Amino acid sequence: MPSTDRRAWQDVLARIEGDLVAGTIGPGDRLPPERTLATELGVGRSSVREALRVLEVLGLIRTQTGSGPRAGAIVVARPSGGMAALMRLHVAAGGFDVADVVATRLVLEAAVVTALAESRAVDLTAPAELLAAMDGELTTAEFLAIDAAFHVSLAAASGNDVIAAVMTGLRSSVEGYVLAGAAFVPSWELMAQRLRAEHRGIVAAIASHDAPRARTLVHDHITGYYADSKLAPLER
Amino acid sequence: MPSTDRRAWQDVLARIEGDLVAGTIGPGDRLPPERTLATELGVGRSSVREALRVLEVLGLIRTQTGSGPRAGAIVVARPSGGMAALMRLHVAAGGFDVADVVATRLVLEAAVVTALAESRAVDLTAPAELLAAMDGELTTAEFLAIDAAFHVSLAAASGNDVIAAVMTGLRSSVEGYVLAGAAFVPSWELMAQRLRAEHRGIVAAIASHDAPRARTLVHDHITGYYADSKLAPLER
DNA sequence: TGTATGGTGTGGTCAGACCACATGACCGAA
DNA sequence: TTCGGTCATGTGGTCTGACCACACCATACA
Repeated sequence: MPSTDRRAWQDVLARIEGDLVAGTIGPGDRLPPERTLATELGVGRSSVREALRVLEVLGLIRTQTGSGPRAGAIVVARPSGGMAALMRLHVAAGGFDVADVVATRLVLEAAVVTALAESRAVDLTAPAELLAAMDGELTTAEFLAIDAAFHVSLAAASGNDVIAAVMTGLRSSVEGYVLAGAAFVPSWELMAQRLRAEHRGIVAAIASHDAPRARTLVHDHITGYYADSKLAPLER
Repeated sequence: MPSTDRRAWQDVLARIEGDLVAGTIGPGDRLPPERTLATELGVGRSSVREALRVLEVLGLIRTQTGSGPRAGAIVVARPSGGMAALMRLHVAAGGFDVADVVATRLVLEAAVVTALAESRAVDLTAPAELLAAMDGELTTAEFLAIDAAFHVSLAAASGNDVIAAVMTGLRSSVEGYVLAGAAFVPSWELMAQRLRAEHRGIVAAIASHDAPRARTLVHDHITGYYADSKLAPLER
């Protein structure tokens, strides 16, 4: 008999979290079928499904219809999606201020480039590829999407998955505002050119292990765009 | 007719997110009853419930049984709970490394005390009260809970809700490890005394607007505890 | 040997039913 | 009039049962 005071779906969540902590299940493993979990825990299948839905949005599992080894609920542990959903909704609801999001990005991004510049040998292949991709002919939305991926790839290169996930969430949460802000830029072509040059400057500073310079560049890069796209003057 | 390719609960989520972005609903407002949403969107009530469950875990809404103005699903926009659940589960699943969590904490915490020390006038009432509360006779778990609250209160005092929420999540995600690590400390009474003194030192450095000193102290404070509680030597 | 074909197990969804609970209106007694 | 109890109502919480779509896999057949 599960607990009586907690709600049924929380029992399911607790059970799965317990299995994760105990190591009984981990990334790549399949969760028991919904019907099995329901009977095992003495709850209805709908309650199981509510818990699985939560895990899916948090990026913990992925579900797949059909049968066979690839079907069912599989633990994937991809935090970025959950972080993005969480932050996007809280910005939408007004619980998060866009200015705070940008401020947090500044802090994390500065820490990332500092770590990269001070590290002996880092793999900047992914950021370099994204830089190259940004040279092509792109719409504003496409350009900004690769831009976001570039910054996330820097965080990923630093080896800190937590910062990378948070960065993904931060960027995704203000994606709409960033895109809308692009309309305020007098000449997008010029702006894109400037952003490309700034990106290259940041990568160069990292490669030459000049941490202070990398910090300055990344700071100016971010504040510069937000200022020009009229996103800075928000409340607060 | 909602979309056909998306899953039903995603339609519900999209509808509510749209209302949030449009400003139709905001913190304090009530969502339509589940049955109403179901018929309006042409989905079953269970699909609506799956979406609401997600929003609840993310800290966007709170649900209440009964009738009257306080019943139903109410937008609350409290990101901390969602952040805590997200990070806790991802640490449990192995997607987040404890070392990365600690590293991220170091970055954010340093940024927080820097901002506080450089700010003209900050309200440190809440941190001070928690400091006082930490002087009482407490179990290890109680002490650590107030300790966590102290650090979050610093972030809150800096005025950045995003950092405060992330900090809550980071701390909560390793709560179990921190508590387990306390067992490795030779004399907890001594450790508690040291932590108290370090906290007071950090607050003093902030009050005297000595940002570099505050940074150093907070860095040593965190790394010191993790080293002594044998949490530092993890994989990576 | 290769190819249909159908069984089977899985998630996705819905409809309906019932419960617990908080509110508020109504009604009756003091 | 006022106070107190009682009941209708509306809400979320849960379960059951049913059906569909889909992917796999074993079997039978050509």
